Amino acid sequence: MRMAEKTRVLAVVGPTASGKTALGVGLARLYGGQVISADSMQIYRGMDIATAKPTAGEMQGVKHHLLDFLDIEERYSVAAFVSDARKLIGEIAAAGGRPMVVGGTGLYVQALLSNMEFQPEEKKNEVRALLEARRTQEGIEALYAELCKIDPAYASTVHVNNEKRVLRALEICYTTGKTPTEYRAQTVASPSDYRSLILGLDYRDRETLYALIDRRVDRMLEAGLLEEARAYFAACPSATAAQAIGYKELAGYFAGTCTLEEAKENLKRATRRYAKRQLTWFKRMPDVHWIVLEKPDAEEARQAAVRIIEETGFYGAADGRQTGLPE
RNA sequence: GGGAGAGUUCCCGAGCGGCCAAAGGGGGCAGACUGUAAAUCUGUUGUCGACGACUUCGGUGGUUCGAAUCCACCCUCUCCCA
Repeated sequence: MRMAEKTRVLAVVGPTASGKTALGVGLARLYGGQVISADSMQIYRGMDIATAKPTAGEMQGVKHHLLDFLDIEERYSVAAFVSDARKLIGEIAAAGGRPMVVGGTGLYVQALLSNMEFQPEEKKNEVRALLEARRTQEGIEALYAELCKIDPAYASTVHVNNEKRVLRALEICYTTGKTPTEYRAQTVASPSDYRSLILGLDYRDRETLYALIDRRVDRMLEAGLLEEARAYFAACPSATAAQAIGYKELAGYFAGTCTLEEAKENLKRATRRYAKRQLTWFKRMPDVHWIVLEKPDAEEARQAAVRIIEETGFYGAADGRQTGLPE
């Protein structure tokens, strides 16, 4: 008998608007999968249009998880995601299903698949509040200097101007008693419980992707993005939700400082830049099998994915395709 | 018709004789990324056979050892008076 097999986790990554949702659904239907969304914004209720959250129609009956389950006021984090996703993967696999992680939040996917373990952090809120107060009083340079003393190796990888990173590094020191270097070594200490196959979706020419993004934004506006944005601003977005692309870019229009056309262009630009950052992330992520399309074509993408799955024997030789077919 | 002012590198915009391929911002491109990651940050951005060379600051011609910066004329635009 073989040793206990690692759970197989298929992942679909790629920049926004590249067609991840359709590919994920297509593969889930084919192989009997359930989708675990790895998207830091689609988790929120009420943020449907801006986040291009899959609709019931788009899901085609495939079960989706970690979508639409948090209020805008609530916060979320990688640690929470990894914990939630691990639980789901276990449940789905135990029930004989195939967990498929689909999403564009690179950090989430990587943390999950590389089996990062996040340590409990005591008094995190107090420490954070204190650090932020000190940032205002003493300036970021002083805090950075402090970090340099505590953990010069880690400090050398963080730029002074990157306040978030500097603060977080010190936060690690004061909540865990470990240096960031020690802390990080610990998070990836154990090998992953999963055997994963990562599919990356991209287009030969960047222009093609950008055109898709532009079109998507136009459709968002047509679908009522402005109304959704009003409701969003009326709520009290958490620090996490406040980062979403799709609302803040429209703020100028609501404030009357720019035209709707300008706001729309602003939104398109922000989305294009986001897509670039995603691409940068996924490109340096190891072991990604890239599916590079000439133009948007869900069928072609699916076939390419199937080819990769079969060639790698990820789901075993022949049984794969039968298991998941709906009756 | 008369008067005042402006034309700068992809855009806006500094520069007002050498330290200017030209500040700063925007945009573009590339990169980083372990608890807010759709965030945050960094680098780069005239051309080339590139620690040097070459071509740029509306056009042409001058002054000068040397000009984006000074002079002349021309072109375009803005504003004011008719």
